Amino acid sequence: MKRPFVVLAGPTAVGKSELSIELAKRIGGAVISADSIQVYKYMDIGSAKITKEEMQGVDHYLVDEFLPDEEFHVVKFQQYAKKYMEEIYQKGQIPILVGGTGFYIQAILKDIDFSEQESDEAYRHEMEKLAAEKGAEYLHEMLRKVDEKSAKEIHANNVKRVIRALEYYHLSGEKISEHNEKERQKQSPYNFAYFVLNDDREKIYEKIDRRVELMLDHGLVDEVRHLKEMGYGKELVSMQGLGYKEILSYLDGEISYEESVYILKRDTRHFAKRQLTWFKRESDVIWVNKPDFSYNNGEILNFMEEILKEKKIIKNS
RNA sequence: GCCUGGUUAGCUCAGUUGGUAGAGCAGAGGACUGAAAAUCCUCGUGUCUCUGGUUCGAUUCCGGAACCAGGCA
Repeated sequence: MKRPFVVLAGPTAVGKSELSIELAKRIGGAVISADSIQVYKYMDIGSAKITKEEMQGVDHYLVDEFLPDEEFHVVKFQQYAKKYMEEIYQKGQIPILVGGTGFYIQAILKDIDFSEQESDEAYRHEMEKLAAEKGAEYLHEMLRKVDEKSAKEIHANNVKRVIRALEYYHLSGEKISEHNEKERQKQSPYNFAYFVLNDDREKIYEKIDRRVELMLDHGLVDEVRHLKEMGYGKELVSMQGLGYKEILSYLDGEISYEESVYILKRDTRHFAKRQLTWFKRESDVIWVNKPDFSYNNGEILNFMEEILKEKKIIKNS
């Protein structure tokens, strides 16, 4: 019997956190955050991290757990999330994966296999240097020689991904395209429901603009300044997060305050769009459009509960 | 009131030696398997302000009007 598992995803600022608390309380769940920035300590305002009070006693995992300069990525996310899921099952609760990082969600849902090899920092740096010196095409050509399928699928300009494909081959002697092919066919080991909360595009964009203003009112600039004073700079993955890299550019005098705010809003909108593109592509997604429920969370929860019962993820009582 | 410059895509602007036009941004769509809030790809028809004239043909040249800047009174 597959174990029960709930996913609540959606673009930034639709209202996932709020809904997740009510859902968790209704079904006896605990929340695991699928968010690549909320995992970091000291990054509260910019990541729109849920507060202790807002949690209302619902257990949360992978929120506020790592330092901004600690390494964090899908693989680590997967390891931790799986560990926490065990704990949650032990307590007799249902894990609810909540967040907007589709890649992280997929890693758990499909239990993608990342474990085969370590990463090789030195090789990666070497490739980055090569790309900088000889150009993206050169690297892409290298990839074509060892893994033609990947070369076809990955655009030459997408250096990051070209390097990863090369690295994979370098480490394992196998083609990443073949590995991906295999993983893609996997079935989920869970009895799951994958909800994607959505709203009219216009509404989402308005909410994003408003939320950025709110973050600024709540002291985003001070938060970033503080991080900077602690020695966390833009070379960190964590500081590439929305709200951090833009304000950092402002603090470093590269752009004006107005510019940084404009860029932050704009890039957050772009981000929301990318998230939606990801979810659209995922199979087995249950779309929950807020306008269809007149923006009433109670109705949304009833709907979700119905589905969870149908799928026998929760008991029919 | 006079002089000068401007009026072209949602915005900022380029351009057409007269044959109805194109960039950046915005916006839209897509990809994504160890940086994913990252990274990358694709998509441009709009009364060329209005109105007379010249012309086979005007957004482009000429006249007039309106509006917006700046300057002089």
